[in-house]
Amino acid sequence: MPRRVDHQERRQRIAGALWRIASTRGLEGASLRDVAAEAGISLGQLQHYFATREEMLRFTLEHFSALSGERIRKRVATGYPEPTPRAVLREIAAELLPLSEEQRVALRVQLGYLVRVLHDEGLRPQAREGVLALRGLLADQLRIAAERGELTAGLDPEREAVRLLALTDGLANAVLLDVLAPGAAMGLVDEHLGGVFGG
Amino acid sequence: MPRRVDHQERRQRIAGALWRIASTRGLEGASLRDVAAEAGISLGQLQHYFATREEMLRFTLEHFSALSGERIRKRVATGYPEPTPRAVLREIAAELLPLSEEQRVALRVQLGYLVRVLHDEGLRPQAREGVLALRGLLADQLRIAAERGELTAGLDPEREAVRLLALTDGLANAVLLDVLAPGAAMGLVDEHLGGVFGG
DNA sequence: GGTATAGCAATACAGCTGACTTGGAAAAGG
DNA sequence: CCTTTTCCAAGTCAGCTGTATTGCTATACC
Repeated sequence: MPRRVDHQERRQRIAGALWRIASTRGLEGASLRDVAAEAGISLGQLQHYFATREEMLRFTLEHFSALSGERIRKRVATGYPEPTPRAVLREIAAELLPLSEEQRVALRVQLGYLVRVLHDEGLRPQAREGVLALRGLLADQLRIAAERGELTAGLDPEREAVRLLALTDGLANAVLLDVLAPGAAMGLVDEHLGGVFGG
Repeated sequence: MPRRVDHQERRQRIAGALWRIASTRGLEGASLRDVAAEAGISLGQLQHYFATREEMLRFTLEHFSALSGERIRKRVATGYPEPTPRAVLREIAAELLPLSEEQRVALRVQLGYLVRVLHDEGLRPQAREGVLALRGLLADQLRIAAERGELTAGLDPEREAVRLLALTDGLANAVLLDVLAPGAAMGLVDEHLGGVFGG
């Protein structure tokens, strides 16, 4: 047996290269040769780790969406002062908005991914599950708030989860398009939360 | 001089073909030959009307965004029973959500366009203007409502315009992804408007 | 009625794409 | 030592891409 290489690590390195290219030229604009060059490897080596372009795209998207989910869960779990439902929801929204350059890049790529999903039936289930999981996370917090009586009367946690997620999503798009400042987006989230929590 | 053809009409016909392809395979996935075939013309003829692919894309997007704007303005202007600000805002939101198959197609393509805009600096100004115009339309109605005292106390028309537009945008994405029923999206808009208008 | 020219069909072309094939280097196990 | 298998570099290939070129046809005008 010859030397064994950490496949997972190599794949992640390639995924990073693809991510960097996709952030400027878009997912579809990244050819195998481009990615290989960006990763500093040969086309042959890239193909050794990803037999097909589709496989490379799929792995990369799964990798980064897993990273994103992990970051969110970490934000929720980590002990910050007073992990109230409202504070948790604020943290999640902050994670979903393009407040930093890194988030901006990620959102730009993810938007390209969304388009891809809309045109490709096969990718839809995974994307749907991701959204539904996130929505569930928000709904959990809202339900806790409702039990504590912190929620504005008459609001349904499940519906408010959908509304907050949609709002954040829309605000993110606006910030990406430079028609809304990142700070203003966060301000609107806060104002929205103010209305949801016993305004 | 040989016979003269209505260039504008031919271009619009081609734009329609591109739109149909883009709705299933995405904007980038539509080659000149595909579009020509869909339009029932030769590649040569298509090139006679659009010297370059970029020109074709630009025309098509401008054409359909103009159509969309026209539809919205018509909805606002047309006399429906009691054109209150709230009713007008509801109509605009209904126009922006994927409630019909035609709207679904348009939104899918427009989302691809958004991604394209994010990766191409040159296209950004036009897209920004479109969003800002729409936001202005919403803000106008909210300002009228505020003058009438119909707005919930403490809400700023300009900020609420941003919030409503972002919410609609996010809801549209959710519906496209099949994680939200069209009717539920419209229901959430109504609930949202209920909170904005003197809840 | 000749002629200039818009309209268009057909083809050519260079470049890039993803996928495949071939061959060799290197190292772990027998 | 020697085989086996992984790793990977290089080249090849067919297919598609947008664009450019060429030339024919039909028609409106002088």
